[in-house]
Amino acid sequence: MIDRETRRSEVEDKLAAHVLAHGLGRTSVRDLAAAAGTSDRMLLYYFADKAEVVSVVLARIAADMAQALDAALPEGERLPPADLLARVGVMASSAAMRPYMELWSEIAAKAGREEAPFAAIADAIAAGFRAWADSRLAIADDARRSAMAALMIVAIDGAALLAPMAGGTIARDGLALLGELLDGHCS
Amino acid sequence: MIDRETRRSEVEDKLAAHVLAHGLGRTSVRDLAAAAGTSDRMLLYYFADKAEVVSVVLARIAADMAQALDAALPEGERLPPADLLARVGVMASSAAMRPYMELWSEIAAKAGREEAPFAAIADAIAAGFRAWADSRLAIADDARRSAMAALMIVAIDGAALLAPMAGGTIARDGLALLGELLDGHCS
DNA sequence: GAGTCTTTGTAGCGGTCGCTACATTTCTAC
DNA sequence: GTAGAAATGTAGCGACCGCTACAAAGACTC
Repeated sequence: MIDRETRRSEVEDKLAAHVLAHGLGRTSVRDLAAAAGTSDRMLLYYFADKAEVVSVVLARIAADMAQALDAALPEGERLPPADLLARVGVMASSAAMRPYMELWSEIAAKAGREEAPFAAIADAIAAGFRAWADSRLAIADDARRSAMAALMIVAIDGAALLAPMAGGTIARDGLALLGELLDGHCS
Repeated sequence: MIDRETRRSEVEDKLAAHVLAHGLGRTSVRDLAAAAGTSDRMLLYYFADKAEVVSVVLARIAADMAQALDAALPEGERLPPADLLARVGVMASSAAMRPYMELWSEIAAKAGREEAPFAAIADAIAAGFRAWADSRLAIADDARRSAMAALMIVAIDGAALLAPMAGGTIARDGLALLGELLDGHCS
């Protein structure tokens, strides 16, 4: 017999894939259950209520995203700002990461309206992003590195938000110019 | 007797205020009708259906936002990049404009999921933003000015998206550093 | 004032929502 | 084998959703 935790974990995988593919707009309990290959009755047997389902799934997705970041640039390796921006910019616009960035935009937008549990989740993810960028930047001065990490996140998130508009030209042009600025001797 | 167009315009004002205050999450026909001081029955008498209500209200809000931008920096006046970023950054984080930026984040996030009619609306707003920035930047070279406008929009939108997180420190720090970079001789 | 058109209230349709009561089946422990 | 626990199906609750049929009330025309 299959362990309940194992079953629940498998369900989480399918739920994460569904949420990444379809966003937060199609997350009725019945939708999620169908995506997980089970019934709404069973989904609410595995989880206490819909809020727990969503929280758990988003936490798993956030962990996946953090893992992808680490894979793209392993811990210990540090890059100058322009190089890091280029690396992360390319990655964030890749087909593999686009669903993550779109979902992140949705979560962040909902956090602005203080819809539980999105505010807390968004806070954690944003802090993780900044800490990651801080740990990958080859800048000696702590304050400068922290500020640069913030700028990286602002630029990448802005570009992600604007990626669907105008064929992505605003996002691309903006990031490209920022890369130039960072590449100059003023960075 | 009150003209139907007049009545409908008054309703639109109240609807715009409600959407700005509560976002796109509380936009059931009954919610909107209550906010407008009428009944759902009447709301769907003034408008064909809910989609038309939302489109009209968002169009009005977008027009208001464009007007606010023009008021902040009248047409004909041009600023160097660092000054424009500072001006717009302060404005976007002001109490008066925060509802607009939060709503814009919501619309942009929904546009990423291609939810009609948000994709078209977001496209128009984003293009308007970029054109506005382009027309207010004191940069001679056309390509450079266009790219700088894109960077302005990317940065401001990224900061707006991140404003609710971590007390707004990421947004503030990121914009501050970008301002420094633009203020340098590399801009 | 009769007839007509516009405006508004009442009531409800068919649908989805999150969630649950209840019964049934399937497994486990002794 | 049997008692109990765990897992799962069936059915539906009450709330909300967008929307509409129907009729009453008001306003305008002649």
